[in-house]
Amino acid sequence: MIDYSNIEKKWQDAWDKEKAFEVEPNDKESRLITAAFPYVNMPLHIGHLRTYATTDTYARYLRMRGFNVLFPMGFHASGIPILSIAKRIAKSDPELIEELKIFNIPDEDIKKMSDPLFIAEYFTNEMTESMKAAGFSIDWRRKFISIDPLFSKFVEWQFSKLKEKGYLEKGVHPVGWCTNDMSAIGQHDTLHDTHPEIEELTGIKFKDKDSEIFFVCTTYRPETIYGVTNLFVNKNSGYSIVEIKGEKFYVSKAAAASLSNQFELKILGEVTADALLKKNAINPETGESVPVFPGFFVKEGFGTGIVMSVPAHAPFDYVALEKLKSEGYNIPPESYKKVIAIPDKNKDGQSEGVDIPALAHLESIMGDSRSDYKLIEEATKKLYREEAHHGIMSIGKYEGKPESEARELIKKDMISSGTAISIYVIGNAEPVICRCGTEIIVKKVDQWFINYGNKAWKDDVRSFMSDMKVYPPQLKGAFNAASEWIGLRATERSQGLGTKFPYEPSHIIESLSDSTIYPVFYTIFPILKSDTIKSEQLKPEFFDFVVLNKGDVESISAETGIDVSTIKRCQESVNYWYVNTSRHSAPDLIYNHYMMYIYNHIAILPKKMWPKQVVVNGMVTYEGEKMSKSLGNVIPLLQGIKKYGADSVRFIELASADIGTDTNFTEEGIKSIEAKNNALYELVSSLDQYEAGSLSHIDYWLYSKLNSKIKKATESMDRLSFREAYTEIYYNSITEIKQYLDKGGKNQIVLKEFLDKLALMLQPIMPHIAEELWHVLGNNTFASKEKWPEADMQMINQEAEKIEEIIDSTEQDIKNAISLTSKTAKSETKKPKSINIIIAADWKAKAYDELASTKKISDVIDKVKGVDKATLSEFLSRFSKRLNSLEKENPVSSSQLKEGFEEAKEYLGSKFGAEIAIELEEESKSQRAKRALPTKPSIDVIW
RNA sequence: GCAGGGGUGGCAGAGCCUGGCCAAAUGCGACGGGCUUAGGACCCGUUCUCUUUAGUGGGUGCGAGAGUUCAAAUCUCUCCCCCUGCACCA
Repeated sequence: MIDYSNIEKKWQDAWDKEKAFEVEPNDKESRLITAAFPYVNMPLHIGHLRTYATTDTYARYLRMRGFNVLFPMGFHASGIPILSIAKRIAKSDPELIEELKIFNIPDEDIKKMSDPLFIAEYFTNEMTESMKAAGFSIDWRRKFISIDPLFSKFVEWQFSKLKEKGYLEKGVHPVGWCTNDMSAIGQHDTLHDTHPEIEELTGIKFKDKDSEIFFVCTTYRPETIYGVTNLFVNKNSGYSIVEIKGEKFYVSKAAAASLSNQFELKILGEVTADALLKKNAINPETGESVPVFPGFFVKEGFGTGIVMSVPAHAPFDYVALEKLKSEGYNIPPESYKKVIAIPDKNKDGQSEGVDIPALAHLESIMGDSRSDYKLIEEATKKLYREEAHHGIMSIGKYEGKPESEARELIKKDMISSGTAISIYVIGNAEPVICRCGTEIIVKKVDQWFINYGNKAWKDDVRSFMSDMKVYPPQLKGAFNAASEWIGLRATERSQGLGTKFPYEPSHIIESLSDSTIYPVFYTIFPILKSDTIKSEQLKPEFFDFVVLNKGDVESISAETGIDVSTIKRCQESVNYWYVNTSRHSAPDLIYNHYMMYIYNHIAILPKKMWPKQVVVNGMVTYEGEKMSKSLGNVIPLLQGIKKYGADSVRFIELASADIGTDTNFTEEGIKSIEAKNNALYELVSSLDQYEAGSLSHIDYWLYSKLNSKIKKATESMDRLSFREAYTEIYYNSITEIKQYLDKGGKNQIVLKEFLDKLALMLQPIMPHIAEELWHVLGNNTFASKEKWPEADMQMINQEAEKIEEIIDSTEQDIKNAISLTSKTAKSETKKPKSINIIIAADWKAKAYDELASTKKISDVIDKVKGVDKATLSEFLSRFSKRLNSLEKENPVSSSQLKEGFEEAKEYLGSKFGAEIAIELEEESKSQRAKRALPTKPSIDVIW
């Protein structure tokens, strides 16, 4: 049995002592392998391990392939969440404390977490310890935290470059806002971490027929303007008259308050709903005059508290009008104008024949009843979806266009002509509440953006994208799509940890924006630290020289007070490391971090430093379920490693699924790996019971397997297909060793070579056990620093493998034959006396291959010599039915095959408890002899 | 809605790019057997369906439908369904 925790500790200490993974530039080719650094507000769990272990395994592999590999790690503390946790701890938030306790954080540490810097430090240490326990080959001298003052200087430099290029812009943008805290809020600031969804609506201006005041109707579907029959207001609400940019509007009182956060708005006076209900309004698109009615469903706080009524296409409007009709309102049915048609597509959906789609949907969902609000909502959703998908405008200037297109066009037209305005609302079904208890509204705020939509920048990225390798390759599409899609990105925050925003020093830089080209910093950080450089010395000229090779080192040295030699060492380090990079993360970063990573590299760094490769690994589920705090199935990484062993956890997460798909972490999987490792360990420890000797057929077979395995595995590793590689290296090897031993293999030299190479190839993924096996095998170097085995193509022996394959399938056939014959055989022992294996004559192989290529029996009959034509044609006719599907077999000669079977005789004999005889077809007296095929010997079971 | 990914056997999950060796790897489950006092672990076999009964057979089949092809899980088109992301949140 392997004592996992003991050997893990042993090898981690040994690597540490030898500084095995601390690297400096040398004459080898460099590889800089980085993973997106973790955010230090919660401990790592076993799900996080996937990304970092993928990175480590890849780094360990490349190291073995002879590259000088740097795997650094830093920690991310910038931004709001840590601050938010500190605030909540200060208030003793029970929900949060509960969460922290899942991770076994001691009470006295939780108490100290009202200090955000303590949180950052605490989890930085916790994560470092976890990563060490996982056996990562990280150069820890390079560890830094994103709020380090030295790093801030680097970020400031980065922003000065963006500014120079004109990529920083100022503008207004809608954000979720708390009027009590007077600050922008995000998900972590809200009750139950609800994400406030901001939606853009169109507010269409309908002029009051008798005054210069406009009704502003908020709508998701401005294109239905052609079907408006009336407006709806809430008769129980109060309304205000407000002034925006010199125009006067009616909006509900509640709306007036929240809209003041989106517009410069003056409240001029009040007006009752009753007064509005007496009015008529002019449709700005059609010029029609329409009445104002009370609508039971109108929410005063949503949008403007006024909506337009399109009964043909809006179930709520239809129901409201029906209701009013029954109360005596005069509503002429011909006014229900259909403006969107669904072309008849010969399917059971609605056809052009339906006059009032809203009614049709109401009826199909709720029959004649109209009382259930939820069902009307459902009808609405269904109708909207259907029309958005298939609807065609049947009226207006965009007649004939799909509804979805017409919507955008009409909206744009109306806004530019001044007949509509954009209004933002919180789109969540339930109100979103700030942790302080106030309902969140939308505010338009003035702020700085990075404009990733900049045409020239995007063009550069676009033409670069195909140069960058993406693993798994099916994500290439997502990367391309994301790079097209990304546009304006707000880049400063009013609160949080991190670097001050240089152009608005009361704000800080948004936390993803400060971590884009940061892997560069790993290459210089230990030099800055060991030479005790102060942050104020890190002026922009320093980075210009070190990263961009610009400027004069003497004057920079004079300017900054940093030694020339230090500056030069930094520059050399950047130039050496930052050319071959591989970046790793989980898929949630594609649309944000990865895009910012790529764009910022291209904007700031010279072409040779642009990303070479990105790798995205899938997530981890636990026993088939998504890991989540609410399910209580989150296993902290340290605890998981202690319980299951670092190597087993690494292996199961990396090797049991393809890189891009989710892996399922199961205890059973862990157990099966442990069992296999134990078996391997026992075999390795008992190697001295075997002896060296001359090579037999089975030895050649094992050599052949080993070398073709190395070849296949190397190709898979190069593609980061760890599952494929380790199925070959691990699972298949174990089976092959078993087969080898079962079939009488016992050559110590062959076994040792196989196991040596197996141990080395296991090193990237299970480094501790690999080291252990490697040493027990008698080696005294670090497996971690050894060379990856190379395939000896000479040893790949197709014939040896083919013979073994034939023996295996013959074993199957014998089983079948025995079970079939046992029914008729008169045998008390249930075991046959003997089994004759009859190997096909060589001419059959020739004839078969000939047939497989020509597919014509008559041609083959003339070509094959050494057998009479009758026998030949009888043989060939067996394939007549499936001529087209015949494939060449590359069979081995009958004498070789016979030799192979002779060697396996003992094995087969013991398997079936019968005498085994091997005969050549020519020599056999058996009636069944002629049935033998080149790759399928005939079997004669004798009872 | 937009964008990206996907739909394969009882389940999970490969295969699809590069069509044929695919009734479809592997794992789990189920069934039968071995080992065992028993349970677990482990080992062997079966696990779409029909047929044959001394092994190399036939049918159906990879979301639905159509197409290309001598040949389609794999290529093309249409449709249906599922998952993920959509901005101030790391």
